[in-house]
Amino acid sequence: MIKVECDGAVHEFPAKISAGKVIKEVHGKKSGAIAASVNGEEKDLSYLLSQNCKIDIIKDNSEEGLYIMRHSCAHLLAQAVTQLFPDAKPTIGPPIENGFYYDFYMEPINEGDLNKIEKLMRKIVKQNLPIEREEHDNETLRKMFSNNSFKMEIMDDKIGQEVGSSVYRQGDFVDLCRGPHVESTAKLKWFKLTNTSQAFWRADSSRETLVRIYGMCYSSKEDLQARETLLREAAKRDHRKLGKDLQLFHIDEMVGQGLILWTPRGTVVRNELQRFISEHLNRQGYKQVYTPHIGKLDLYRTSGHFPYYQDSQYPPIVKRETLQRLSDEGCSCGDLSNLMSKGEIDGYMLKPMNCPHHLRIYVSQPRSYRNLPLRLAEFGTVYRWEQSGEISGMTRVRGFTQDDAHLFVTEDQIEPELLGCIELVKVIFGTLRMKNYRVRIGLRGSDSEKYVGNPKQWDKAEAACRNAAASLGVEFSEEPGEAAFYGPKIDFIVKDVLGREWQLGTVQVDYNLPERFNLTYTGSDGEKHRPVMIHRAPFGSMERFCGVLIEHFNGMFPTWLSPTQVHILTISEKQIDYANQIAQSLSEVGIRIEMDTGDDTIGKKLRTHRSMRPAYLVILGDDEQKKETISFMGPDREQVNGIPVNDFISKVISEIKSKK
RNA sequence: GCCACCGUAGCUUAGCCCGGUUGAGCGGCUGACUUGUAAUCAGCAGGCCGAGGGUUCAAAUCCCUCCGGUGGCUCCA
Repeated sequence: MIKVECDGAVHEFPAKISAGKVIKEVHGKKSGAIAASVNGEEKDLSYLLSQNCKIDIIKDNSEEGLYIMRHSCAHLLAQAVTQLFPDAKPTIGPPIENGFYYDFYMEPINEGDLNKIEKLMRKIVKQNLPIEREEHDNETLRKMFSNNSFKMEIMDDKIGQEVGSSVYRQGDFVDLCRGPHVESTAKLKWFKLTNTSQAFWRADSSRETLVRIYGMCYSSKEDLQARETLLREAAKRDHRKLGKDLQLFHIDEMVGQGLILWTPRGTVVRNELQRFISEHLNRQGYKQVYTPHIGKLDLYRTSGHFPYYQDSQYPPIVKRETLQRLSDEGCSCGDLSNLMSKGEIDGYMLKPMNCPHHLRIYVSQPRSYRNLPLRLAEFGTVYRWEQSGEISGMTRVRGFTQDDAHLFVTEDQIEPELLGCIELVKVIFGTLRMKNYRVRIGLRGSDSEKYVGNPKQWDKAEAACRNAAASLGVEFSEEPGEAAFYGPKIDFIVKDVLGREWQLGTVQVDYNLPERFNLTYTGSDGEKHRPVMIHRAPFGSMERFCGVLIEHFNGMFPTWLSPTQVHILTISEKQIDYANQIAQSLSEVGIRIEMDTGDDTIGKKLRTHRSMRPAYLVILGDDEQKKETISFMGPDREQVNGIPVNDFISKVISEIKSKK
């Protein structure tokens, strides 16, 4: 007999009883157990207990339980795939948030195949195949998987780490796996294959390309349906769809991939955001500057951006004379391309960053410690050659405007200036009601050669980042290896409704560029000193930020940001004069309006104008005209009748001022 | 850049498998109606079916290349 503690009570059982049986005895058949935690270790329900222990149930709807179920679902997928495509070699198939994936070495498949696979998976579920664990020594395992080089590679890596390894068998499918798994294929019901894609073995693009199949999996029909509903809702608030419907921006194939055309309504939103941040810049002592969109290659050679990052830059603009001279010298296209990639050619480049221009503003005058910190700010547009497959809507683009600034500071000023930067980000996120974000401090990794600057400076700067974040009371994570090569950074990462993360604001310390551009200031000691530079962009880019913002507000912007704040609708043509009069009163005080005095019914007008999601809809009929009032629907779309125009105006104005 | 899928009017889409001069709804314009809360009625205009090439007597439809988009992978100073 052994003593088993389960659910706070100690029970006695004969030895070699399975974990599942114990749970069944203690909790009954409907325990919802999918696996067991034995002395804190996750085990199959079939795991045999040989000595005294403590058991906890792992329920099918718990986080651990879902992961186990999803992992089993990945095996189910692999079983179906290998049955349909005998040449397919399973590689790895982990559980992930909401589901699982499995990577196979096989010929590419299409959507039709996906349906076939899913059908077969459901058939296997009906067969109720037991999923059984087997333990083997390394030699046996190697024999079992000798025809799968990927599994062999996994085993090679694990040699010495694990004594003996396990496989899981269901029907005639066997997979190398540490488990645990659900008891039988019948436990897997609420899943759905979602998409396929290509992946690389070990995420290395020089290795084998694999076919990845994604699926989602839940413990109940309701959860699966809820996820499907969420995905549908998210599709509705997708900024690419809303951007089109609400006429905020346009991407035109004739202009180019990843290049945003801000249409009038979108431009209003962007201008309001820029005005908002400009106010704070002035308050914090920034100086605004303008710099051109291009610069000589020499500028970027000095900064180090060229030729090092040329793969992600638009190619240089080469001067006509240079081309002519090279041609006269007998230079071929191949030679030219070679010269370009080595950077041995003169020309201009679209700027990939604003900092080089700002650095040249710094050196345009002698600087003393009395001038520092010098804070140069610019809504600067930069161009980067993102990979074509990466470009998407407003969030991944090839031309974007950073709300950029560079702070030139002394070593001692790093921390207070970082604080100011984070403060700004906090104000912005607070004003825009973005609560779902995290702060990441990127620190040096272990490969010290990658980083410039001396270790003492780094220590100091890293401490400054930590202190700045901490003193603002924001929660943050420290992630070694996430620093830029030139200094530590603080990133602000926003999570959207689908759980996708977007890096928006960023604050970075830089020791590299002041060195490269030989920046100096005269200290109180009369000696030359090297300033430190801080890059910061609280929005990140206007494009990405607006894209995220559109989805965040579901297109229903707060009044101050609303492209058109008040839409005025008349009941009939009798109110046209009155409507004009109201429109003028609103426009005079700077409220953005749109009027509809057309001959549609009021029902139709409301339908049309609601779809544009203005903050306010004003309705004018005979009643309102007679009493010199208006009726309106606010953001909540509750109607309020008979309000004097001036009362309405003060309400809207105060809302705009307070940015509510 | 890579893999899979997609591209028909401003928008949403039928037709594509199985080749035989694109059909609709919304929107636009014109007219009638003058309206009190999520689509008033009628008429008209709008498409070399993403571009180029090929197969064919004949291509939106089949094949190839390119461009653009979507989902992932890889990348993101």
